[in-house]
Amino acid sequence: MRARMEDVARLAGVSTATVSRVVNKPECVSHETRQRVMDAIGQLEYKINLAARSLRTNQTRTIAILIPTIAEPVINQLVEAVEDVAVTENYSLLMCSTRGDSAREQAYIQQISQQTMVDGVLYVSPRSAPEQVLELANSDVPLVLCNYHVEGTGTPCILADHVSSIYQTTSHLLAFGHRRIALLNLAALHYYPARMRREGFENAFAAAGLSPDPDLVVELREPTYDANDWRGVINELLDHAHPPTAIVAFNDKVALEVYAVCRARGLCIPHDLSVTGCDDILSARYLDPPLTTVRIPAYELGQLAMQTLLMRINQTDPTIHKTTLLDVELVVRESCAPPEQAL
Amino acid sequence: MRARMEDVARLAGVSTATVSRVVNKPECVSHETRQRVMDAIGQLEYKINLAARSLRTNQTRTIAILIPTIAEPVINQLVEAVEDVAVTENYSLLMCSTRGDSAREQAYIQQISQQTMVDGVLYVSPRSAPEQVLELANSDVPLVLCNYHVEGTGTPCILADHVSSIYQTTSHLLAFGHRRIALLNLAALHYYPARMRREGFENAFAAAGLSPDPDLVVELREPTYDANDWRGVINELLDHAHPPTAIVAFNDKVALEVYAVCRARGLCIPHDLSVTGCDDILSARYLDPPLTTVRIPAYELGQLAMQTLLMRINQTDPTIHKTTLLDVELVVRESCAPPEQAL
DNA sequence: GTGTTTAATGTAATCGATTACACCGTGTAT
DNA sequence: ATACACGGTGTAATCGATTACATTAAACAC
Repeated sequence: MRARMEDVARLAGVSTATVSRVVNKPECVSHETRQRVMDAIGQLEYKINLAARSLRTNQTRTIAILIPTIAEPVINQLVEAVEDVAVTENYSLLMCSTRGDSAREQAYIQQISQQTMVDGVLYVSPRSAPEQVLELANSDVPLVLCNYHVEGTGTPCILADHVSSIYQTTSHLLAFGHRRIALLNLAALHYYPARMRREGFENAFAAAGLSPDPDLVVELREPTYDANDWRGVINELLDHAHPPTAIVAFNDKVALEVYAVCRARGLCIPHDLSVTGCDDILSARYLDPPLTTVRIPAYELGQLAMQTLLMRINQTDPTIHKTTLLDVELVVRESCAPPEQAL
Repeated sequence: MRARMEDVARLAGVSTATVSRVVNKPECVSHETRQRVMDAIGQLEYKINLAARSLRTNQTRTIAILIPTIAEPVINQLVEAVEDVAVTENYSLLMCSTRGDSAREQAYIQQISQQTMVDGVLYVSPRSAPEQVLELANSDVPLVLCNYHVEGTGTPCILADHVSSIYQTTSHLLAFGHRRIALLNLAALHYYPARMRREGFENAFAAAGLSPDPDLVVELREPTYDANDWRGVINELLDHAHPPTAIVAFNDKVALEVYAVCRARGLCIPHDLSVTGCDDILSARYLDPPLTTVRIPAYELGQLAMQTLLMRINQTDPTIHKTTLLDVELVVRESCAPPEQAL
């Protein structure tokens, strides 16, 4: 029923080759012929069949972005950047978000690596086990990793400097004179940035010639994304016989919960407790007091990742195997102050 | 280089038809043959070519979701719902976000309607002119609209009750005794929910036998999404000779700015000024005081929209032309109080 | 034994574009 | 006048699956 290229060709009195050329490289067709073909296309409401084209050209002009969720501000900025680049390069974006469901993550990986579906994959913040990430890396689909690092395979990794982020917030608190600083590192332990953040925390202490109290480093064997659980953990921390004077939250969402708990307990930030976050989400600046946190260059991360992926796909530059680390920036607001001696 | 179905067939000693059946309806193939074929598939690392399949079957098993941005909590919940349904139904999701760029919105519409690319489209919160929406509605791609309403075309529309949302917040304030209530309706005027929200505002007054002061209804001819502009508008409103005692913000983001302005001016919410929002974004409950707002059933909206679209695609039910309106729910927190007589 | 049903498999046409190669006519160089 | 280049166009093979229809063998009824 739908018009095919052949129908257009017949109506315009040319061959399908010419119609194809009008669509793909109009400059190779004489002006008048082009006009006739365009008219025919309009008249027949011709739609090009991308499946047929893909079959012939062996490229889909589609890339998949595999992410844990789109509900995180950092991630959706990153996705926006990726899409911006994709649009200018005439690529489409297939959304694959796993929502913390590792079976689904696995299913997406299978699908991508066992079907000719996309020209490349951007794998952001893998939550699944390293073997699964490797499965994708070893398939023949061009891959770029974001927020994750693997050695050995030639897979490019684009990372924000997660060590530095927590290093900076921790140093900021140390500079205020805090010594009993807690780290709330509530993500999965095998999650790459979680390890990096812990490293940043310890490095900051080491740089000051100190070391953190292990009692105050909270890491969950079984990670949870339920705010109620988080609140439980925070309350426990503050019930400690010798409670912290400052809390380094591993991201702003957790910091939000710290604020909520403090309000409930009648604690005043930063007077009774200093708090830092990470990510600089929208609400960070609207909190009372505004939250000191770290800006992640999410947009730049996405841009760079997508550009790198395109280079891999087009094999423009075979030297792009290296890891890229992007700087993060401490955003000082009003949630930190010197420790209260009284406490 | 890559193995084709024919290669698998040869290795397994069967015809391509059988291989295809193993892939698509394994139950129609005898146990032993199936095993042989599966082994061959594994051995050759055979990947099915989706383009070839699509060409033959005339379906892509992909749907496009056209949205203004993914950075809005309501929208990303909706997208998540859509993806959840898509995954269970074996569809892929093509992300088309326009980021307020109407040229890009137009380009996406063109692309979708002039190429055989997707089996259907979910068009969420169109920002573009009605004619452009109609262009898509009149193309032969199955379409479902979200957060928008058109008459006449057989296009299903799935909507949250935007009239009711602002009706409820306004009534809530009226019940507290407020009379000088401002409406901050800062979206584009041709944007459907904007019209509905204004209607809700006026209906609430009418139901109380009152009418709003037109001076206090702020609508922008040229909409802006810049928080600084918003702050200017809010300040202007509070500088009014006879300022409002309450502000109905058209969404929580604007309410956030109202909070910021109040803090800057030393006004205390809700003592000096009552505020309501809309959307119930994450930070609403973390504000001080927690914001009274309206919960939009974003997840349900997305689910229903996707289900409806699938029914259209499969033509399961030709009676799904009707508009569906989903209820919204007032979430009372602590940002409203009776008006101060002193002000 | 004959006819009929059923399960399992094979044959081959088909989906709709792309593109290497061939071809033609005109203009330009020698 | 001959050769050559070049822009514009056509011919036809090809990409890799799906599936209607045909075929075969086995099972079963009578």
